[in-house]
Amino acid sequence: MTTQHPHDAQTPRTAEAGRTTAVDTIERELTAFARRARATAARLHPDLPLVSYTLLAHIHDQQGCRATDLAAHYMLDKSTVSRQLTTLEKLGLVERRPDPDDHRVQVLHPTEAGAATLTATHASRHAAYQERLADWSEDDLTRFASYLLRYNNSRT
Amino acid sequence: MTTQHPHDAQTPRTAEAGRTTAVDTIERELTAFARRARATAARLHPDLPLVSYTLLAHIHDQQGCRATDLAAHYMLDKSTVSRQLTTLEKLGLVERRPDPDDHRVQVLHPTEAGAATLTATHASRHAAYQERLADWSEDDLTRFASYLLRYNNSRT
DNA sequence: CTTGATGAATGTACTCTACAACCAATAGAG
DNA sequence: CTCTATTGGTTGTAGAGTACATTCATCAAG
Repeated sequence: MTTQHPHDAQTPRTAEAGRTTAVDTIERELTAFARRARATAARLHPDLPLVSYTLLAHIHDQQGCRATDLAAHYMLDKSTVSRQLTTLEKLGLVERRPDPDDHRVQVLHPTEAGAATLTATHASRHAAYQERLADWSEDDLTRFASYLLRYNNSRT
Repeated sequence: MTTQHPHDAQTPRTAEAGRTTAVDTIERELTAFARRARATAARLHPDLPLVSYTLLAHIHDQQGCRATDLAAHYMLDKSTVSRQLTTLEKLGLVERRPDPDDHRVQVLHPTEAGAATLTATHASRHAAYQERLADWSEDDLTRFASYLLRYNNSRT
């Protein structure tokens, strides 16, 4: 059902059809993945919701970041981030420290518990991914990773 | 950022490190994609929510499927599907027909309007993906598509 | 005809999200 | 320095999407 001659550049119509098929597949599979992601994440770590986990991870990586940075990076509304942070703070996973240079700003840091939770959650997530990708060759893993990077970075 | 310690042959550490890096990237990028998917979908077609679109598409492809089939396929609760179908029916996009052979069952079919909406939405989605992937070679598209298929099909 | 399984709907509650309105602090223009 | 616009953040409100538990109707089998 797919074209079998990827290197034959003589027929642009065939090439277009090939592109269309591939793009359709990418579209369908990415959509399917997105649909299932939340359920999968909930199964992997019922304790820490997906978004909270993600924000906590970012706070850990970019120690001292601000709520606005998180909102910009994840394309979320300020209010959403604010509430997520409230949750994380209530759980004792994140600290909001006032910035001495700018009293509007809250500098975010993971607490001890936050770092520990993050480590545990990341380990379990990583294990799940490892298992799922166990029979992939390293070359395939590397290529898949680079495609995903390229795709995500092509965001306008 | 890659490990600089080429271990001696005693342990398979080097190969493992490569795998770990790649798997980490895949994990991170897929997570990032999942988080943004909803917002992106909303931007692409504000009229038809992502989930409804997906269900409608499945109903169209598998004409005559039942709510239970949808729930199983998308790992959703029956109640969720039921409510989504209620929405789709209210919008006039889906018909629930009683099954003469089993009066518990409702057989699902897209309406004319449903099929039309689906066509339009699919076209706009496809165009968005085409644009975003415009500078990818066909080979890369094909490989990316096959990786996604492989990944999604490895679901346990 | 009971009993248990199955397809679906409903009650309830929670997460995630956006938009709008608001407050507090800063930065510039005069 | 004062007034205003901007920026960082919170809160009120609302809505989508989801799950779990319960209930209802129907079917299948003893």
